[in-house]
Amino acid sequence: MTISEENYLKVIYHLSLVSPKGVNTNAIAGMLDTKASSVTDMLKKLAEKDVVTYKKYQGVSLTNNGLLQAKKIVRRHRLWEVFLVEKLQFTWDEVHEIAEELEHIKSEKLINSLDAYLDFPAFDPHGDPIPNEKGEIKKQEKQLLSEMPTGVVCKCVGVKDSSADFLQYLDKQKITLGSEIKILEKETFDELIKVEVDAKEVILSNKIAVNLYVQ
Amino acid sequence: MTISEENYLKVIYHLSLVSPKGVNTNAIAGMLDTKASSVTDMLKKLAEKDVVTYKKYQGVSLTNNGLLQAKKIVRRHRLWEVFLVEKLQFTWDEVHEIAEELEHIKSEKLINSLDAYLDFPAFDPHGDPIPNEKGEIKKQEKQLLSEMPTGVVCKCVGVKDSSADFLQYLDKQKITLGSEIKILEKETFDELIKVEVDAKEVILSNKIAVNLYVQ
DNA sequence: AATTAAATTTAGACAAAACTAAAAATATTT
DNA sequence: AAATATTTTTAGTTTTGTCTAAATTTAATT
Ligand SMILES: [Mn+2]
Ligand SMILES: [Mn+2]
Ligand SMILES: [Mn+2]
Ligand SMILES: [Mn+2]
Repeated sequence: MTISEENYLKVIYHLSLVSPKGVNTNAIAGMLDTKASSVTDMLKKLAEKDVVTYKKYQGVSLTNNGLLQAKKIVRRHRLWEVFLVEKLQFTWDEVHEIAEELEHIKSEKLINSLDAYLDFPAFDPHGDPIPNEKGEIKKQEKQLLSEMPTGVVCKCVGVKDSSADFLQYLDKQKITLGSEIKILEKETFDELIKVEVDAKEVILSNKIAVNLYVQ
Repeated sequence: MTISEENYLKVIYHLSLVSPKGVNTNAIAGMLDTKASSVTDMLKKLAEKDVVTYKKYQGVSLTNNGLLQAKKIVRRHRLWEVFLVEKLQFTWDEVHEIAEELEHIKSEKLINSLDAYLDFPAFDPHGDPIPNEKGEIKKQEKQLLSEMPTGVVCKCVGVKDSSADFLQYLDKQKITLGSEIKILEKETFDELIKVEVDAKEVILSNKIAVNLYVQ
């Protein structure tokens, strides 16, 4: 598997979580910042290698083998993110780019040793679950902050958007994984939400609320 | 810089330590397991990028910039080797291959954080010096065991050959970095050397002696 | 149902990095 | 110094992954 092939697999995996009946060529192109024609070429190659099933004009989906491969890449990505934050003191907005490179280092022993060294973390710095060696993912029930009713107290457990911009904005609002959030008031007109984060009042826009996972 | 270009630079660097007046096309091809014609192509490209000076048929040498680049790659390689041994409990014969991949991860912050995390090691698991951020190398005086006279007591500080085969053979003989070696007898006929390693007598072949650095 | 729009695929081209085979330059022998 | 051997370079292909432009298929509108 080349780095390019791995990047395609990973993107197809992420997209298939949202649209399980088949992933569009254009969606893949968008995520990889490439052209649809390039995607078509690659899909044929991946189908040839039996990691995706591909029917012209019908989109792709991962085979069992492709799914396992993809999860292994995700596992590597997220373990490296944990390493960078826990051991090298990186912040959660700095790790993604570097993990994009590190995820392609292929050594089972390396990644399993790293896993043990980090004490078998279940989640990465953005609250995303880390697949185990067999690709199994322990999934937690979590909801978007925007879906929670007024009055409840919940805990921030993840982000949907993990762009540096969004993460830095959360830093500014003093919201981190584990923060207690009490929903004080939801404005129906402009969808602003007044919340209490760790005993301080904050106004959050809908854009924040639809990208923050709580429990 | 692509991974391929980095691999060329690193090899040219290593070869230029042995032949400072210019590195041969064939020597590079041998180290990279490629063909001389491929090397010629790449040398032109590297010259274009001003990291090597190249005159047809005259071999190459690194420019100041190329030298710095090469040292940075070597720095990354050796720091990752230290990480694998010190933190992930890899043995010294297992780290080279993985470091060959890790050395291409390009993030100044990553490598400097790693350096600090490892407590700024001066040497890698094979006794090779680790360049600092500026490419400066603190070089130690060391000699090959084969060059030492009878009677002296010296300390193993490095290996010239760092192939897994050689390293595992040293393991078998209980020779590691730091081992005390007393030269008891040198046989001129077959060049075998009788030594005492940490109070145990061992016979070493010349092939071992010319690949072991002592101090 | 016909038309228009959007998504997808094909065809043909290109750059990077490798290869083989042949030509040219340099080194080594005789 | 001439002949031979070795090293290096050139010329022409190949593979991978990308691109643009054009053709085709599917989806959405009128
Ligand atoms: Mn990430
Ligand atoms: Mn993450
Ligand atoms: Mn090494
Ligand atoms: Mn080493």
